[in-house]
Amino acid sequence: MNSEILEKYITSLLPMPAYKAKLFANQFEFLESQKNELLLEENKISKETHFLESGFIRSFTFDNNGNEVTTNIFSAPCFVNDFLSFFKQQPTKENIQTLTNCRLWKMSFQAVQSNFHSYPEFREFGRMMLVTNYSILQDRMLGMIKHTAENRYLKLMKLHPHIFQNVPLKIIASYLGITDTSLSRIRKEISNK
Amino acid sequence: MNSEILEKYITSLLPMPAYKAKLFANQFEFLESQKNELLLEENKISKETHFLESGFIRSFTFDNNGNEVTTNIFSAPCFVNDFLSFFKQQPTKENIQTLTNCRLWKMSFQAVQSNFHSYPEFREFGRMMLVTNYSILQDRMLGMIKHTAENRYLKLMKLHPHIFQNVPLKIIASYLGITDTSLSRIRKEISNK
DNA sequence: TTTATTTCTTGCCAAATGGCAAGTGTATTT
DNA sequence: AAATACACTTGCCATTTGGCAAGAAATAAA
Repeated sequence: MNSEILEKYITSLLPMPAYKAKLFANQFEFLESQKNELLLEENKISKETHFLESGFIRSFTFDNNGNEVTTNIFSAPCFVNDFLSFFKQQPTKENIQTLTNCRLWKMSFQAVQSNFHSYPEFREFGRMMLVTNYSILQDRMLGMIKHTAENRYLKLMKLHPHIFQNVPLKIIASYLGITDTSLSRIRKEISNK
Repeated sequence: MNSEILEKYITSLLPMPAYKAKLFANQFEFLESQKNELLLEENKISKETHFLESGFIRSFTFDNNGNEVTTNIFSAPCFVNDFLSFFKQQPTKENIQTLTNCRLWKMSFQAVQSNFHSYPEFREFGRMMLVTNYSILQDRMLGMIKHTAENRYLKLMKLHPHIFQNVPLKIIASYLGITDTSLSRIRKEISNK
């Protein structure tokens, strides 16, 4: 199995010699996942970290009326995790579900801990992954405060255009913090310009 | 200087023997800060991590019209950081400003790195701090998607009532993602019930 | 192909929130 | 005390977004 994409991703988070990135990448196990599989289920404990090589994944939970709320959309290449459940080994509040067929790499919690212990670069890489994801979430939060739904839509369109060919609009709408009805109108508005 | 609160906070993030928490706490340097001081300024690099023992702090940036946007409000006890700027040692996009007089503890980036290298527990503690803050931000994001402004207000009121005695409403409004005008109306609505 | 199922759009109206400006109140400074 | 700055509220109206239901379009299943 060719782990080149994973290696490149690791190096992009923390520059390191190619052999080292390969060493780390080789400790991940490859898996393929069909559309609509659950990688993590509410109330269970996240036992492994996932790297998404290709495909789309979302995390979701439910609001007080029992409606699904999409909390995140993951667009390859990236890591897909519930950090709280994984690092604290406690039950998650979210569901993580593939939206398309996916190519994935996983590593168990034990293996991660062991690598943290053995390799300073692996620790540093793990920290960079956390910091990067924190920063992405922060940007998204800032967008929620200072942009309209239309601007958030346009921004997502620009940053991750492929999502729109692979993810239903109702899921994208929920991720953007609006209803599918409103998203439909926003798209109409834009196409009228 | 008594670092008991810091020690307790460290232990709450990662259970450890008291002597170890004390060892780590002792490596922080105490400082007092007056109201309205800037701990970090846009485009500068965050050189130290801060623990807020008492007082209130906010982070803010500007929207496209040059208006301030409050991105976060920190209510003691907690850590106050721009993780991206601190851990990557790159220029920040935010300003961090005290809203009241504050009691603080700081540690330089070099000291943090050195402690990460020397103490597995310190690394673990650092990771827990990141994970915890990520999770808090995630909850806030979820709230933006699934709650109305009124519900977000009530939730903040319940979780951090002291903020309302110490932070101007216009700053709280911005943090909640609404205008001060709307917040004023929401408060009126609630008091009418 | 036909039938179901899901997704997306649209019309109607209600509710939530924003923009602006004026007015009131409350600190702070001089 | 007077003057100044800042924080908060309110009225008026515009804009954004939501809720519901019906229908159209696309997709999946039989």
